[in-house]
Amino acid sequence: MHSTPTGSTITRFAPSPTGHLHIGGARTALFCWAFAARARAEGRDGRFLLRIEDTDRARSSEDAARGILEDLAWLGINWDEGPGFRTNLDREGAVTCGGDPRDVGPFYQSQRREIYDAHLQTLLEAGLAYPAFDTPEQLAAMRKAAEAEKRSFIYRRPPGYDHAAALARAASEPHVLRFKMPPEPITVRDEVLGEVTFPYDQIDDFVIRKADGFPTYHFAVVVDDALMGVTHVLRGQEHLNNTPKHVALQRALGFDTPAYAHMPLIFNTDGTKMSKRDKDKAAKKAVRDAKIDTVAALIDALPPTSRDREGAVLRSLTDADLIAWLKNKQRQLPRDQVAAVAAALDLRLPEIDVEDFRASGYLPGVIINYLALLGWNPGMKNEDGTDLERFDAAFLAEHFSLDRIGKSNSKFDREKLLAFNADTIQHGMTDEEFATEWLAWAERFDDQLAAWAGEDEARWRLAAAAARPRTKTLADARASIAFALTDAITYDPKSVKKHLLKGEPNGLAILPDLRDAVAQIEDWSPEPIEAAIAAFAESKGIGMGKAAQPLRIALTGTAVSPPLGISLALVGRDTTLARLDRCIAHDHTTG
RNA sequence: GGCCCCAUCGUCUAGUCUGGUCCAGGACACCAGGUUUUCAUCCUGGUAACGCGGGUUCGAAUCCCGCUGGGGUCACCA
Repeated sequence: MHSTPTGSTITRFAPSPTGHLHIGGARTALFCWAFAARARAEGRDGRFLLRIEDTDRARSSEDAARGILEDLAWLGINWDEGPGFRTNLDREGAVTCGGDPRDVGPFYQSQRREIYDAHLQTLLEAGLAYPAFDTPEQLAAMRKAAEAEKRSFIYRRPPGYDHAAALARAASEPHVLRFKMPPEPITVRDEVLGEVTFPYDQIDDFVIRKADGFPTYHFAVVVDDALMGVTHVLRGQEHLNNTPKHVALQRALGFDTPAYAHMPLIFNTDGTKMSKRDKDKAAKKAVRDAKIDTVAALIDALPPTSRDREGAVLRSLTDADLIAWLKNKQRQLPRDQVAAVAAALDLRLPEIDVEDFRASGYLPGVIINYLALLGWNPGMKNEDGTDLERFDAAFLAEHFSLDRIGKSNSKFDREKLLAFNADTIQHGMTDEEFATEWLAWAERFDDQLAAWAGEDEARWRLAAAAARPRTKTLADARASIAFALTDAITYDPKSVKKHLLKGEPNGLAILPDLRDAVAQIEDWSPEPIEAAIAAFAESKGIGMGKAAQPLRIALTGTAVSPPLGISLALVGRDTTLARLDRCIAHDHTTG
């Protein structure tokens, strides 16, 4: 309201810092960002601002707020105004978010109490708000009575209410402030849903200031949006029923009503809400299905690579804890323990928060893309006639519009997200880009891998080139090059039987000559290695597979690996020859 | 339960405002072939939807009504 250019488009995302950023919240933030960005792309003033709604003192935390800022920044959803934040991604192009060019802050509601109090005072003096002294118990009783009569509970100022007396009493007694709802229906104009009218008898005299002196959400949001010059409120449909309250408040305070756009909600594929508890539920079900009921059994089930870290987490759990958790549906385990349980059972937990998707190895650009498609659609075609659905943030900034937001709720399909992620990794980036992304991921989520990457840069590039074509997420990339991470190769019996012991001549018989051929290779890099193996097969008059598979088993222990040229290059000459020697000498008949 | 919102393949959706070009198109998933030294990729083909019932109209996925179904919301949480 200070130096806001007229004709501005100002949107905001206003999370409550009570936990990580939920994927649904990320979609809301994305749409708000995109709408402002579109205005800017058209040469108008567009701003996306971030405000932290921390009026619930018990549940809010500064840690959570920071985490949300970081998640948003990671996704590339940068805010123009709001808490300051610098993305210190080691890569080029560090971005600074936030700031307060129009002087409309602070952006933490807990720091805006005088502002709310001033507006509260206006309302009080105008008789549009009034103190109420009902205790929680009394309110509960009133609700119960209403329920018994099968009508919904609507709080109204009692008849004969003495405003002056109440004000006097409020000076010394704990109380809340309620808004005197005007006796008329309220029609909300929504950009997505159209006009929606709410009858007066459905909206009660809601609380606008809590007994602790903090404003409620309804009051703070209305005051802040108005004072911060917000022109468009984009939020989830769960807020539609709140909107008439906000409109009434705006009228009482003399504020303009912003444009509203309520967007459809996102659910799990089974129709349930996407909730943090889903992870706990999934872990619990897996433990039950595996019929495990001791911590020791869980630790035993841990793969060697996670023995240390996850093992330690699990040891902090007692059998009694475990059984209590298993028996009680309501009971939840701490986040890290759930993760450790999942590791033990090789279970992929459902991702809920942005941080989960990040840990699972999804690319921010892909998440943005997929999220945008949930409830919005560009309605455009590709040149080949298929629907356009792969795009980036820049595209959104250019084409996003409220009129293409859908009305119906959608289900979050991780399969499609995964397909998008795999497609981007495999076809939408170079080996170099992948090497960089993968390393950044490892540094945050896989210490061992990051350390290995740091040992040899050239080797890391080879690893990236080997893994990329068969990678769906940054987290699963490791599996395709696992044979290079360790010398502890175990031979897969089925593969050995099929490719080493069967056939005329059998693979094992071919290996010694192949070993010699490999030893002759001068330039130890993918193409020459590949060529040498092909030449060897030809000289022996055997098919490529006849030579390739035995070699693959000698190198990796299995019949599956990246193309041999790159696999051998990755492992290195010495190790390759050592593994060949070991395979040749190994007694495969006993395993 | 009151109020409010919504309704196209299993899922995300195009098409609905401006009825006919839609015996409904795309994507993911799935199924069947093919390419490939393994895996992955890639290519080709296929299965699959307008919730139901009434209207209006020459004609309805598209407009209207009802039903059914799904969702949201009814806090001193946001």
